[in-house]
Amino acid sequence: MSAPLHIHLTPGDEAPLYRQLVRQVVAAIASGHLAPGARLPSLRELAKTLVVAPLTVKKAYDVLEERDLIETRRGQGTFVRLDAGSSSREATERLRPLARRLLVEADLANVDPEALSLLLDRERTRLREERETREEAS
Amino acid sequence: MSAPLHIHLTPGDEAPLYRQLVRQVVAAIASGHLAPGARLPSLRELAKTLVVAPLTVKKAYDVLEERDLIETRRGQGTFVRLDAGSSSREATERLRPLARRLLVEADLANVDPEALSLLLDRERTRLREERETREEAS
DNA sequence: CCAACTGTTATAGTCATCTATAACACCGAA
DNA sequence: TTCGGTGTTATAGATGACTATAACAGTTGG
Repeated sequence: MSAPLHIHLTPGDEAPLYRQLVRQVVAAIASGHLAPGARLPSLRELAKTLVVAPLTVKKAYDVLEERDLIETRRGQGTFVRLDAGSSSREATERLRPLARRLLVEADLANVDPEALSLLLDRERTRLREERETREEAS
Repeated sequence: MSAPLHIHLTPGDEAPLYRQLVRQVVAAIASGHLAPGARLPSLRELAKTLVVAPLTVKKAYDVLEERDLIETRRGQGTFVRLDAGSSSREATERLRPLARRLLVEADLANVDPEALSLLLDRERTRLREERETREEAS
């Protein structure tokens, strides 16, 4: 068995399907919705749910494994690593370019540092609410 | 004549060339390095400098024009719009998904909200320093 | 007019992405 | 062992993104 993983993909989006999937699984892990040790849906199962080819799912899982977030066991399934998120060095490196882009776009929109801080707080709250909503649904 | 536009592209990067170019021009506009009304390098001139095809530069300029940041005049050149950055609605919309990604990655790396705030401050300072360094060089 | 600049467009080749199909290898339970 | 699940790999094809080349069209100044 495996967690239901409320994921929604948008074909034809700017980001390819497998990258959308990567981001949403990362979000699920970060939010605790996918706990360390949890089993992810199998390639074929998730592929059927999302109506994509199994290879597309595998490609996403490959990226996640490359980031040391998950671990695959042939014949058993795919699991969230127990130390997922502990290798903060790699994840922190991911933060800087994102932060830069955010700062540049904020500057362009004449958004003050304080206003940006408020926006982040608001978005943080929204993320928490979404998580709680999902937990109620389950 | 046109501003020198210190830009560096990385072929083979995850982001295609024309998008890298878009980001860096946006940064130049946001930082004031490219003032409203300023003329951007011509397609062929910038293409020659960056060692890419003129069409690649045009594609980047197309995106920037779509975002109402620049304006092209056939036979004359490409210019930063006088009201660049004033349509903050569009730019603010760009902020939210970026903020979400940052928050998710921060959460994954066990980065507190306060630590994230500090990181943003640091990066803001770094951006300012880079801008000043460029101004000295010119 | 004409020459030298500007942006624009058409064409074509390369590559990433996604899909579909199939075969293979491993694990655990009946 | 056998069966049904798991991940893995190889192949091939369609589509679209990306880039390069070249020809086209407007603008300016001599």
